[in-house]
Amino acid sequence: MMILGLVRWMQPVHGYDVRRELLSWSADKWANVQPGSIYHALRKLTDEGLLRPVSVEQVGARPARTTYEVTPKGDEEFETLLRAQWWQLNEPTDPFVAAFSFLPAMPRDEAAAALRNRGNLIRAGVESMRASLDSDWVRNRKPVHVGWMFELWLARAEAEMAWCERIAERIESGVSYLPAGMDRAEGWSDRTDGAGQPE
Amino acid sequence: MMILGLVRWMQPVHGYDVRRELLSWSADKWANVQPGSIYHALRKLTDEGLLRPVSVEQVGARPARTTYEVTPKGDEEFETLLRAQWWQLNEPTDPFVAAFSFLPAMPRDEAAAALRNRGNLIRAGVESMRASLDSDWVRNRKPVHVGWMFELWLARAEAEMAWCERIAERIESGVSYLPAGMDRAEGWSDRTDGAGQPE
DNA sequence: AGCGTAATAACCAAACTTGACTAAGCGAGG
DNA sequence: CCTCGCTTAGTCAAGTTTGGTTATTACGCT
Repeated sequence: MMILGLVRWMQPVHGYDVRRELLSWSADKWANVQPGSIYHALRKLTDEGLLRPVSVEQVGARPARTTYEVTPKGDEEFETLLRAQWWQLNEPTDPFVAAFSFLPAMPRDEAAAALRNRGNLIRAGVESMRASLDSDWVRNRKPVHVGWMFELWLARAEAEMAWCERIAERIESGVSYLPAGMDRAEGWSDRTDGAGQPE
Repeated sequence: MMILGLVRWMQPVHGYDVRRELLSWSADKWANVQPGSIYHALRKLTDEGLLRPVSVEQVGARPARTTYEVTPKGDEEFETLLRAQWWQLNEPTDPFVAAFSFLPAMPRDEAAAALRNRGNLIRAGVESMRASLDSDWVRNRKPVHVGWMFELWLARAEAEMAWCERIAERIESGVSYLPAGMDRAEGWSDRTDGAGQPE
């Protein structure tokens, strides 16, 4: 729950403010927060006593907006949560890795092409990231550590691009997927050649 | 839904088999599948007509186990899903990045220490991964592409380790988090020195 | 032979996410 | 001056994930 952190940072805020801030960070991408989750999170945090509603304003006949602030308990909880993320290593699960584990189900040439394509997609992302890193807006108006986050992303991306190329070549080279000393005896066959869908 | 892929691979299977296979791959780690999700997924896939129950056996008075197989429609759907994952780039969201964005809320020395610690945790993971890569079991009994997945993991890990060290040094060096030309005027203060919890 | 512990096979309620939807004010263009 | 569309603020139902629980049988130890 990093919503708590945001609220803490912007002290008295209402839901829509949080939503806009997250959107402006395009945080729906790198955090796990879609607009719909925000209000639920705010209510839950309030129930747990980590947030406290401060006031309910109403402009005209629009929906009333509730403003929240963080309680001391919430402050403490946030420090705990933050530390948990900083000190523990929990890797996110990458859907591509799951898909890659089904490599033998893909024709070799398609697999290689897809990997090359993936490399290019990543490269494109890197370009646009670099561009926005060089832009004035980020350089002069955003905290420096935002740039550091980009660097992390960039380092990972470069590692992955190299991997894509490397593996694409290996796949094209036609090495068998099966371990040495094990003939094609189990599971679906190696779809090297134009075999139809196995069934 | 990569459950479908597994079922397709092991053809007629019942839920518990899938569960064991996933567990043996420690797939709860790199895929997005906890044991509890399996039965729900199987039922959902059946409702959608992608799977078909084949038989319901019962040994003694234990819970009946239902065996499934893949329908042609399921076959097709799997191919579609698989391609979607291979050709599209969708990056998982890393909770650490979210936490890192709150860097100014951490005392500098703790942040640096945590980063170094993170580097070491990753290094430890790399070691154990390398060890199991060199083991006979993986080298001779697992398809080659399992090793390739390890390589990807390894490349990412190395990139991240380097980043951790680099950033830890920068943090220790005491550079300001705020962009040039902007004094400490907004949000929580820079907790460089021994200030207590701001409140 | 008896008893405790582990394995087998599955279920379920609660929590969490998601993305579409409502409904009013504000501004700009015709 | 009117109306079309965008912004504001938040709701809601439907779908998913989680991880703890149940109930029976096999196994090992004394």
